[in-house]
Order: sequence, then structure tokens, then C-alpha cells
Amino acid sequence: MSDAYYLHLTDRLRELLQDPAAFGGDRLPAERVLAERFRTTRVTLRQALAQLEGEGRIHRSNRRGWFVSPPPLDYDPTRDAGFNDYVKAQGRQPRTEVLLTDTRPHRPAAEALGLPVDQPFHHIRRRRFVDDRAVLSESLWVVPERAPQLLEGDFTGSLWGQLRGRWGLTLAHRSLRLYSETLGAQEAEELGVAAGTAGLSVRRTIFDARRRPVEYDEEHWLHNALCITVDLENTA
Amino acid sequence: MSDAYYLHLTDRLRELLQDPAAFGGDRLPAERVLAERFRTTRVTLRQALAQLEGEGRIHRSNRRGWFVSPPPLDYDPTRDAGFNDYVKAQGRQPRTEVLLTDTRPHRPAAEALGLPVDQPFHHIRRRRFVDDRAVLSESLWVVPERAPQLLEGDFTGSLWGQLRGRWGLTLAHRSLRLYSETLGAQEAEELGVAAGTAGLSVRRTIFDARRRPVEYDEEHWLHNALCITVDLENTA
DNA sequence: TAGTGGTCTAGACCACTCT
DNA sequence: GAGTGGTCTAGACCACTAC
Repeated sequence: MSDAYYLHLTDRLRELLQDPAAFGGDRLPAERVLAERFRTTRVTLRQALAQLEGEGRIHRSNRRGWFVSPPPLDYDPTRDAGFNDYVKAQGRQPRTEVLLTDTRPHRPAAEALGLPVDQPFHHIRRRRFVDDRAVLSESLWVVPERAPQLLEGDFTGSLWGQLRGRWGLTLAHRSLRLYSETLGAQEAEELGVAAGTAGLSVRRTIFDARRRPVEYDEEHWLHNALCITVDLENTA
Repeated sequence: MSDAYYLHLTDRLRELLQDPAAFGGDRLPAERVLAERFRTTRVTLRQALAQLEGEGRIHRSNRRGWFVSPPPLDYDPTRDAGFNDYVKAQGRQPRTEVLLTDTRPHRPAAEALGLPVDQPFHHIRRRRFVDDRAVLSESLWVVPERAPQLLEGDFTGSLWGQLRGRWGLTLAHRSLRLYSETLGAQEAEELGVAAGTAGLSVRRTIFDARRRPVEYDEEHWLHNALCITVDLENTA
């Protein structure tokens, strides 16, 4: 079946996408227009678009249309250069919106950090943009004893930077979990995509140098918006 | 559109999948059977199946049918416990097939390791199984000077173990890159899935303690077959 | 050879966005 | 209000797998 028409279509569209001027901008023509141009139906056309979406070449904004994707963002979840810093370092424009802050228990955080389930956490939920495209929805839960006045600060910047700078914490022990997921209703809405869109989940659990629990966070990325990089020395 | 029928269908199927006996085994009924049972068409049914596939609950084997997925494998690409070891440690059955060995130049490896493009490498391509399901296709390129007689050995086990044991190499400097991809024709065929299936690519570049280039490899995983975990100490 | 998933057609209506 | 993607129907044929 390698001669399926949608695969030919995928190839032709992929070529067109190489040429920045092919569609006169970042936006693709309407599905009906493309289907007619390539003499097929929307169903088949959408198979080709879905392929290109999986390859990270295009993406959709819910009910608005298809757009040419920029190159993925390089991201090292083991460091905290700060979102704003590393996005700028790659010549892109970062932006952060704080959606919510509160203090309450959260079972997954408690379990990850080995604390009782009724342990309250300082909780921050935010949404982050690259070049005005929402690519990341995240929630962070911080143990209040480690950072008492945390919620009085500003959270559009680096949280780890604050933990180090304001409370002198060393984020010594870190455990990461990454896996492919489909975005839930809330994350999808926050990122302006259809529910069920493919995502990449990153969870981090942090202890300080004295092995005291510090922080737990969950990130939900658009799955093709980033390339995870990790550099390691000597930890054989 | 959260009342789309395919989402209800997804929910109902997800519930059925909780019950191991619901379908009398690991295999789901034929699409036509399921479509009739839920009084819809194959197109809509397949939307629901695709959702569950994205969630990692089911997977398909090319043209054979849909199967209930086992839990994902935990995998730490920064360590080399050895595939066979960590799969067994999780109570699963590993298997490795060596598909090819040769010695030849490879541009991506040369570029990653900072060597001339005509630099030859010892090349090993293999396919790895968990519980008889092919989940990983990988190629490894080793600098011959680091491991001269490499290709005379056996490669169903841990390559890093050999590099350490037979040549006393320390894999001191490691750089990883992970990103979502769609599997190419070759990888898809080796893994028994349709071309364009979602995958997860892991690339590693390794230098020894004297910063001499040692190895470069590319892994292509079925994207929902694994959960990446990384544990770090002190590398603030 | 029977049954399966893979692909495709030619429509349709709806919810939402844009202006 | 016009245009968009999201969803859905009711079929069809083909390539491949399993027996």
C-alpha cells in the first residue's frame, strides 16, 4: 500500500511546504480548497495532513485552520536555564501566562514526593508560548515549608531560579518521567487544540541536597513543538 | 463538540478494556463487528480506536487487527543496565534480533561525533521485542579505533557492557536527543506496523573520559511502548 | 478462500471563528 | 453571515493475513 494516494499527497504537500511562499504565508488553504486542487475528498486530504502533523511540519489551531510549524524548540528538562532564557537563546519569542495560584493538597504530588496525601502545596498553573503559539501547559506543586512566601512573587519567570535565589535551595535530586499522551480536555483547551491531540508529558520530582522534598511538576507539551535534549557527564 | 459520538465510544471501549475478559483475550473484535455493535460506521469507530491508540491502551499490528496494549516499559536511556536486564526486571520477556552488521561511513554519526564524513563505523542494526511484540528498531555506529574486534562478538546483549568490559571504555560524556516522529517505511516494516505510525526517536552521542568519540546510535520506539525515566544527582 | 484492516468516495450537518 | 474545521453516514474496492 505504499502507493496510497494520501501518501503521494503527503509527499507533494511536503515539497510545497519547503517553499515559504507556496501558500503565501504560514497558513494553509482551506481543506476544501486543497481537496479540490488535488482532486480528492476531504477525508483523504485529512489523512495526508495528519501525516504531516505527525511529522511536525504543520499543526492546527482548533477550528481555525492548518499552519506551517516552526522548527521544534530544544529543551533540556534537567536544567533550569529558565523558559524565557532558552527560548530567546534560540531566537524565538517567549511568553508566560499564570492561569492560577492556590494552596491545596494534590495526591500525585504527595505520592511522588513521599508525603501524606493531605499535605498542602503551593500550586501554580501556567501556560507558555513560543512566538505567540501556546505550546506548554504546566502545573507546579511546591512544598510550602521550602518556600513559605512563594505565592507572593511573580511567576512569569523561572521558578527554579526563585527557589535558588530566594530560599537558597539546591535542587540536588531530580527524577524525570517522559511519555507520549493525548491531551486532556483542559490542557487541550488551554493550548487551543482539539481534545485528544497528541502531547508529550514531562513530570519532575525534586528533592534538595538533604533529600527533603521540594517540588513536583507536570508539563504538557504539544508533542511536536519540542526536541528534548539532555547532556550528561560522568554519571556512569 | 465534547459530545461527539466517537468520544462516547472511546469512553465505553476504555471501560471494556479495563475488564481483561471483555473481549476474551488480548485481541479486539473486528472493526466491522465493533461498528455494528455500537451502531455506527467503521470511520467513526476508527476515530475512537485511534484515540485509544494515542492513549497507549491498544495498538495494531499491520492488517492483523487491534490488540490490548500492556503497560509501558520503563526505560532510562542514560543508563545501560542492558535491555535484557531491565525488561526482565519489570517482569517482561525480552528478545533481540540482529538484523545487520557491517562497516561503512555514516554521515549523521560522523557529524554527531565530530568526525570526517568518510569516517567508517562498525554498524549494528537490531530489533528488540518485549513479550514477543517488536517495540524498538535501532542502529548503532561505533568508532572502530575504540573497539577494533567489535563485529566478531555477539550483539543480542548490551553493547555498552561490551565496550566497558572488552575495551575498558568509560562512557563519560553523553548527549541525548528525544523527539516525536512518524516511523519511516523501514522501521515500520521491522516493527510490523503501518508506515507513518507514531514513534519516539532517541539519539545518543557518546564520548569517553578523554573526550574521544565512541559511539552514536538511533533508536526508534513505538511511541506508547515506553515511559522514559531519568534520575539525576547534583548536576545543578 | 474468507476475513481483516487500509484506503477512498461523495456527500451531509454542526459548532465555532472571523470580520 | 460566511467560511472553517470537526464529525458522521453508507457504502465500495484492495492488499494482506490466517487458515
